Amino acid sequence: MELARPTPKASMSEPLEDYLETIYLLVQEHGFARVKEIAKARGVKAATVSIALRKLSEAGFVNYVRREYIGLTERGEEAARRVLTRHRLLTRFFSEVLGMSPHAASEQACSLEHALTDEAMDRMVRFFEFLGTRPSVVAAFGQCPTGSRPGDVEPCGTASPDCARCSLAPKEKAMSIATMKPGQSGVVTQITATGALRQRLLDMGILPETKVDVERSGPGGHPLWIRCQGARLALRRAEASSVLVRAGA
Amino acid sequence: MELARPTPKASMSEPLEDYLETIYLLVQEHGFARVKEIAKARGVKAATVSIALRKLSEAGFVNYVRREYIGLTERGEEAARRVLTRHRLLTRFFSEVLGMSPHAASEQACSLEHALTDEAMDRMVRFFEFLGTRPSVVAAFGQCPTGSRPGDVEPCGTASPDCARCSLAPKEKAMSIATMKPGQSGVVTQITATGALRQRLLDMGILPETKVDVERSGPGGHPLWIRCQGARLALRRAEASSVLVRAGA
DNA sequence: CCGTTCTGTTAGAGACTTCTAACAATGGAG
DNA sequence: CTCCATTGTTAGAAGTCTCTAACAGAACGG
Repeated sequence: MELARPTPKASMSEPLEDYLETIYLLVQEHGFARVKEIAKARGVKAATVSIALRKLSEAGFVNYVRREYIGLTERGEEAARRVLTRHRLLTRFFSEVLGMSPHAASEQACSLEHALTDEAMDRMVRFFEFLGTRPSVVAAFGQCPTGSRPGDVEPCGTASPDCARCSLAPKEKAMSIATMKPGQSGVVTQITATGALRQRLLDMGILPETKVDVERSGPGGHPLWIRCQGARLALRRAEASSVLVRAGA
Repeated sequence: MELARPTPKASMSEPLEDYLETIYLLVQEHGFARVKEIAKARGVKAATVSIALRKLSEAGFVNYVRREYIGLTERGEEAARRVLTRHRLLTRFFSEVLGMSPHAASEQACSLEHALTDEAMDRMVRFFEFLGTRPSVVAAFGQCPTGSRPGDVEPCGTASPDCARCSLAPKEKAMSIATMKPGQSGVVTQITATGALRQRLLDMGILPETKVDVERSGPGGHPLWIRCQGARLALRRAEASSVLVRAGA
């Protein structure tokens, strides 16, 4: 597998974009921004902000007279809005679609906002437009009659077909890796494990729609050896039985 | 609006993670990795790789004897797989769900993979599991009878209810910002513009489900002033008429 | 008016990644 | 075996962002 590397782009550095974003929000909130507040909002020292402001000012993003109030230029506002819009879009994706808490969603968005390309953003917006015409989709993945959050882990037990967790409840005849024989292969459909166990399986590369081949099936407590994405992995029985598969290529 | 900043994490730097990922793939492909190949794959000079290898070796991620073949330790493999899995998951999201080309999706994934939290990844996987049980959803957003790609811009004209672009075609009675009177407000449902015009509107913060207030409606060629997300924006008529809204809070 | 306190700036340093240029080791070809 | 080409390493420098420590300017109370 070749990794496609991002083509280098001549734009602003991430920290500087963060300063613009912060200033934009402070100005919106208080009408002005001050070094101390920017520092507090970004979690850095005032000295660092001072230096950043000089750079932003030289680059024409900030109107900045030493020791006076700080404002954004036209260009600065545009750049800030650009980043902030990405922030909001990503936040909404992680909270409204995936069901993360607003705070966690915003943190996650903060880490990703600088790198979201125009195209990806365009298509995400289109996806939101689409979901707007299909409210049942988000509802199905998301709200459950019990009121628990989208993507939550435990089945809610209402057995509603509108509830993702119910419709995701393992089918009676679902096969897990644990029941596969050496030489067999399957395609992952669901990982039923939760918590650290789930995370471990995911980190190993066991994702929905990936192919797994069983190489050696240890009896009893022995580990099960599988191949997945070209890697050879050892699974314990508890892990293996939480990976559901369907027969497949 | 408060921006939630990511809590600082004590893990590896992004460039070092990239080296691990690259080495992992090279080892999988050729059975070994060499400085020159790593440098080529990452687009840096050999000298830089040499220094990175020393660090990775000291940190216990790489088995590395000067001028000998390079391999990953157990820890190194785990870390590499962790990143690579995120890469693959994000790539699939951007290509399979949003319809980007595999190459663009992989590039985008590369920029985001290091910052995806465990929780977000967990929920994205859950979302994939869910979509696996609802193939019609992705199909509806994605494949169209004409075979054009998901998220594509032009309506395909088949008027199939299974085609997102058809079902997204502006309803007869859809209202655009351009027809709103000063004082009215609405909630954005769709941006019909394409290309640079669309990108401009998005970057200004005009996203689906955001509220817009019309402040001054210029006659004829004059700009229309709106408020959106706390910002005061001027739209030309062509821009305004491509933002569809529904009456709303 | 003077001193204290708050705010912002500068200087100097460290961590990180990358580069170029020069050097060292390895491996074949003759 | 020797020479040359390839491959990898080191030294030195630049650019980024950050910090601490020391300083300067402003504001306010007494």
